Amino acid sequence: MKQETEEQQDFVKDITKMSDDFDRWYTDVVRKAELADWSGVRGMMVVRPYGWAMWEAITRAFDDMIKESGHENWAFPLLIPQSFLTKEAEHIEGFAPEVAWVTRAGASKEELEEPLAVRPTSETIVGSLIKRYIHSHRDLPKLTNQWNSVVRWEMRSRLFLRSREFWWQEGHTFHASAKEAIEEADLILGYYRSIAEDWLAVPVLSGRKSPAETFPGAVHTLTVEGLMRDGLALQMGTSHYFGQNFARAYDISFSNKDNEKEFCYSTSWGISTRLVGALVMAHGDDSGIVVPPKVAPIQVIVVPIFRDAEGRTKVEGFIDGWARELKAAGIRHRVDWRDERPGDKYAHWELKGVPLRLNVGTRDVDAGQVELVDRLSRERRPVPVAGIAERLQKELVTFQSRLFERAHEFQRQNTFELSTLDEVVAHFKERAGFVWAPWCGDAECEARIKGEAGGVTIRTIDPDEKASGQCLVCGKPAKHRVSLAKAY
RNA sequence: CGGGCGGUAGCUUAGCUCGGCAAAGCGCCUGGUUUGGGACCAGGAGACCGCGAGUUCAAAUCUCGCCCGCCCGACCA
Repeated sequence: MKQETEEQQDFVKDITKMSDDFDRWYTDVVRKAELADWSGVRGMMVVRPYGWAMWEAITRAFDDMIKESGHENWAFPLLIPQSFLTKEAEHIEGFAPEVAWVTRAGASKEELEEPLAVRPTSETIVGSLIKRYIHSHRDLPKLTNQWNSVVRWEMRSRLFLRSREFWWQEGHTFHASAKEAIEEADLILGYYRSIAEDWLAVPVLSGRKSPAETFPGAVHTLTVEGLMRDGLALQMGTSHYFGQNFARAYDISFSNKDNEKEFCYSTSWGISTRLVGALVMAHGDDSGIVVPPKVAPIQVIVVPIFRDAEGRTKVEGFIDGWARELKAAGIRHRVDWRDERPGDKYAHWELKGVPLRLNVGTRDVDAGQVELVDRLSRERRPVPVAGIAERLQKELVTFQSRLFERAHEFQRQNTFELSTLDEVVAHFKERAGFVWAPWCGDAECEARIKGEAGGVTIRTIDPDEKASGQCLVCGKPAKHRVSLAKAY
């Protein structure tokens, strides 16, 4: 292990070591791997093509999932009249501190009659507008989604994880019964778990949030929480059940089968570009990032190796012979013909986290093979070119599951079971990770955890609700088993 | 938003204390030699020293304001 670290150190230039300073490491790799940058406007980021391509892969996967279950994409306005925003008291109270306002417009910068909020989330505008389209139980459910960006005036920002503008999808659905809306929120949470685990190879804890952590205006909030390599938790997606709270505030009603007016039951849910940050922090190492094959813009990088023009022609002809097979097989690959030395290219593509690399030199041509190197083990394995596309497809599948397994093992090794607040406080002084503990359900006890354990919060309530023992704070009988962590 | 630190070439920084021709490494361009784990030689381009004001014969350097970033805190679902 130590040896490996020293070896890696030799490979790396320009990025802070993860073990030296995780935060700097993160910023370094996000910028050096060309994922994103700050823009010069406070808290606003520019997402570069390599980072955006990962987000696009996520959007395609999720869009397919929701279309399959009958959801439709809409586009609602960016600006929300103040009067729309303020109807649901709890909701506006929760978001008021981070809303940006448009108060002037036009050539003369005239003051607007009514200030317009730049959407921090769209429950209020969707609610205000959707009622036009809902009259009867036959119009339900109304399953809407939109892909957009929102603005939240954050005081402290971090690339991908917390920026003043971020890109996401926000789903808003309206149902004729509580049961159906609750099922909808559960369904989406399952999709989010799949995006995190099956696509990003990040194992997650999922479950309800405590009341203190529940979305403003929601009856309950569901979450998926991943563990980053510094031991901090990251919320990777949330799905909210609103009951009739929003429908009542925005008068979203329908005539039921008995011709009685009834308020809708609604949900909302979102995942964002934060997920790109999640995969960086969950899989990266001192050499750079590691991109899960399923979302990798480049899955296989080919590095040709030759000495002279003759060698180049030979290698090029050889690669042309099977590169089309990769394309036909849908493998996202690229041949790096840049005029650099092989070692430089190895380091470059490792920094960018490309899962598989093929080294192809003249002696490989003679042997009818390539040298396969994966980003996790760095072992070199000769692979015959006959049947190479199939072989690489299998390797990508294996890589994806190895990456998940590695993250899962990390999660296991950083998950603990404790029973008292003293233990929890002591634990988080020394290390991080997830800690399971029994909790009585009292908000006062929850606040004491946060206060005394240095910002540790309840991340999830165990969905199995297998509570036993006494509350870690007050000692009363526990109602819930909860996961605790420091979080981003 | 409070406290602390910083901003000099694409990147990382030196120079600032004590005002006096703006430097280095990496990267970039050209040519040559190279090429199986971050090459070497030679030449070259690239900076209103974050922005604005002030002090001064003279400001990267001193003073003030603003902008941007980093760390800590509050906030953040």
